[in-house]
Amino acid sequence: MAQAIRLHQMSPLKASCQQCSLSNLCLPLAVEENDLERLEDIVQQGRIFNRGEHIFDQSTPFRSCFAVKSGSIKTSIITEGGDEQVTGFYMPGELVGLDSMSSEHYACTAKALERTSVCEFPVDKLEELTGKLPELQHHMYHLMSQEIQNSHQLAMLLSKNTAEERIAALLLSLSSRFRRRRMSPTNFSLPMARNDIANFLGLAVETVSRVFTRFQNQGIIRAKGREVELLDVEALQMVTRDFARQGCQQ
Amino acid sequence: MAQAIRLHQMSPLKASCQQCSLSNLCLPLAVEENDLERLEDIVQQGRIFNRGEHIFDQSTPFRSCFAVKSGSIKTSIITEGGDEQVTGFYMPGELVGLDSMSSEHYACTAKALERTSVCEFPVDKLEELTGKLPELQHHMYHLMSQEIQNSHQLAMLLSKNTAEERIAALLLSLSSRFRRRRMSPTNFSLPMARNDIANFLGLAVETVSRVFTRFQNQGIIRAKGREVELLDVEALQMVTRDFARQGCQQ
DNA sequence: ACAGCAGCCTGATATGGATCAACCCGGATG
DNA sequence: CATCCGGGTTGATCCATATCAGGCTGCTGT
Repeated sequence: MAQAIRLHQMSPLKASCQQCSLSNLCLPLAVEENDLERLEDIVQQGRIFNRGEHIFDQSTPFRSCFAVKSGSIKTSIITEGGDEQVTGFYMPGELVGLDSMSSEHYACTAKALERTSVCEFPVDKLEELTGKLPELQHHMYHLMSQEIQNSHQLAMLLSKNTAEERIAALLLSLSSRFRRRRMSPTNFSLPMARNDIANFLGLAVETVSRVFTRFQNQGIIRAKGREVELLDVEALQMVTRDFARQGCQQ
Repeated sequence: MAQAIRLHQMSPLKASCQQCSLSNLCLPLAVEENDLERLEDIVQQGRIFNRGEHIFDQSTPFRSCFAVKSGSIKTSIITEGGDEQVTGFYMPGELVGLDSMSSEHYACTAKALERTSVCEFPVDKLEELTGKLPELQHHMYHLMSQEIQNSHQLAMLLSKNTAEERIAALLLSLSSRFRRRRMSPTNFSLPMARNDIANFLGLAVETVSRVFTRFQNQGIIRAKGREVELLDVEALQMVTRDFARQGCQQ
């Protein structure tokens, strides 16, 4: 019976959050073993996007949030003038679309940076479910709040920090997100182009390039194209903190 | 009976959201007439803070969100180094603390910019209630999402716009928030010091000062200390949009 | 009435990063 | 195999805004 229901309302791509290696990062994190099935019932799993394809853009009516399953996504706001501001990069286990929950249409454009698969959470069903599962509701608040904090952090970086500090901060953020996924935190390949980094951090591409080579010359990193190796994490942390130090040091 | 319960669990400051002039901006917006009472039951109303007093800071354990009832609040993140980054200004009807819902302690410090009264929403009770009132839950998601968007907007302003554009945008934002409260959108007094504006917009105080006088010389505004009059709103809008124009114009 | 001080304004100078211009590399394309 | 093209790097120059320095105004407390 339950079988039959699922079959007719869902695509053949029935989700199995239980077996997903990311369940400890993603929404399932919040729910009890026996409630997991209810989450699975509303999730549509396994849509694949090729590099450069849009998951949604600012003209798409807002219906769903998306969890990255593999690959990576860049979100950006495109102004009327065609100007772009990259607002975030999303890696496996992270949830995209939370900024749109107050709008008819998505508040940003989401683009796959590489071949990427996502799980789709229709918000009407999600809201219904969070109404029933307090843990899940709590987790949603948690995630959204986190998103606000991230964005404040970005604003801070943009308004107070030098080019070097911004890039160091980005590298460290990526590093810790790779670690979370049990991948090497010192040896990874950037999913995004220099251009996107520049845009995200409010810099010119040329500046990003220069800082990369400067860091390389100082022996802090090794970088060849998108391949990056963090040779001296401590030094990177110093860079990001130095600006904070000056304030109180004397 | 209901009376008795309320009496023992609440301070004498029983909220009356029904009579609040801000109920059409604040959380009550979301709930039905007959559910309003349940919201009132959890709200603690009428705490007053004098200019400069902290509503909370980053060492305060996170318990509650606060709605501004009168006055205004500035939130900022203070780094270990003592550096401050102003993350927002909150006026009557707006909710403070959403960025902290993922933390043990508040993610920022909230300070009254003038004599300010707030309504307090303990989050444990609030979450419980939103679990029962889908409309209220939806409204919470809405508010948090809005907060993310605002912050992205700020990031955009900080990374792409000139000093003039940033200040024009702030003035317009304040203007529309005064209008929402049915106050003059062209003739108001800034609740915050130049210093806070500068910090918020990632500028030096001197630059803010200069832009104010420049705008004044161009006949766009009239400003004397914190008293501001917007003489030419169109012109201000032009300033904020100009940068977007260039992108597509040719 | 006075000193002290915070907030604000103005001018002169310095600078980090944008901008402009050129070149290089590697992979796709015919 | 030659060509092309997007992405990345490097160098030279310029500019918006920070920074430094000084002065003004209007409180606040004595």
